[in-house]
Amino acid sequence: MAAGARRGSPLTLEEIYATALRLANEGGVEALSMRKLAAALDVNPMSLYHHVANKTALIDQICLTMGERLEIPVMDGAPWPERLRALGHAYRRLATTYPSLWRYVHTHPELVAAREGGLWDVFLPILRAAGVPEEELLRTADVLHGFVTGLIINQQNGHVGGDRSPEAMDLMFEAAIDLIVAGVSARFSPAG
Amino acid sequence: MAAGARRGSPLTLEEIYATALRLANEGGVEALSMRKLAAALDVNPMSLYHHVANKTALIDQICLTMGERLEIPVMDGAPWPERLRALGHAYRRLATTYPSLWRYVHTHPELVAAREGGLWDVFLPILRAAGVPEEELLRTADVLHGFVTGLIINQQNGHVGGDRSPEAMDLMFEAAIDLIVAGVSARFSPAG
DNA sequence: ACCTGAACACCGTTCAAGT
DNA sequence: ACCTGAACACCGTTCAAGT
Repeated sequence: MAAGARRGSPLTLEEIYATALRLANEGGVEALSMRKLAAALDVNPMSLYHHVANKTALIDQICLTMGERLEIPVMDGAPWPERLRALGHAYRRLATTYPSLWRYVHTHPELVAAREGGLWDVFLPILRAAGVPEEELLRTADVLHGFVTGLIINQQNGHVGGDRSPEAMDLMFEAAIDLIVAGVSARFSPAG
Repeated sequence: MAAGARRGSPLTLEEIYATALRLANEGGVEALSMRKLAAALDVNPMSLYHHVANKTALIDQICLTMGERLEIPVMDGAPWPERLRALGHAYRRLATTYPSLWRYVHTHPELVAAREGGLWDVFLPILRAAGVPEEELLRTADVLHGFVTGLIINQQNGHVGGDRSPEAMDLMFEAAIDLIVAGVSARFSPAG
């Protein structure tokens, strides 16, 4: 083992991030440790520190790459309620694909990874189409983002009074978007 | 030091919980350790295990006692939007009083402490008064609870696009409740 | 350049032993 | 009954030393 106990190739950043993301998703972010990650990579724990500053920097990074995997639907022609609904579902899909990491991002201060890739570029135009005036746009977006985030977190945690079946969760999410659409309509586009 | 290094009185559960709650609130739940708690109580770390099963049981307990400190306003005569608004503010007040612990409760699975003392006993009648039909009552309550929870979490984490001043946060919260009231009205009591 | 072993300062928890 | 010291199996991270 001249150049170390590893199979052959030198450790790469991509390899580290990919494995860390996988481990964090499987066992939970809290259970991810530098030593376990090193073991999974078949490498001395200290080797990691040659590629990554520390554990939090590593977690920041995998949160970022997760955020970039938000798949935003393009529905330029459709009316705003349909576009809003589709965006909500895309958002929820990301959360259910990476439950632990997603929760981590949304419950830790200042993880700017929360700026999910391009989310706002799609979100704000939808709200404009709904008649939200420019001076209330950002605030309304923050409010609705908070609404959906909280609903998903509560669903993930089982903080739910009624039925906890997947079907009930789906119904709940639909009811939530219905309520949001109704609220936005009533407040900002009473005509439509 | 015959009976230990402590001042005099034997360790009590109340003392343990009170100190743990204080430490968790000051330094964050994540930073609370059995050893630090013991140091704050001027006691050997192992003594704690004579009163508490383990760390998670202790945290469960202090979450419970926090939940009981929700101060629900009594406004039986008032119209439902006012009552809903007051309940929202009471809920938010608890969250800002115990930010770290509150976030911990609302981001960890199955911490039934989320059943904040008597919240639902007040919440459900308000929704009934708003015209929510019985078969949608629990689901609607869950949805709105999620909405407010998510908004508070995002505010606490600075996951907010616009201004982050306390005044802006207050405005945001008001806007959120306005939207909720508008949504509930439009969906369930179109007449009122 | 890249990797590593030993070491440091922390954890939660068990257990046998003390008073 | 209540407390404790030593020990175990973990952490993240530093640093001097190896190839």
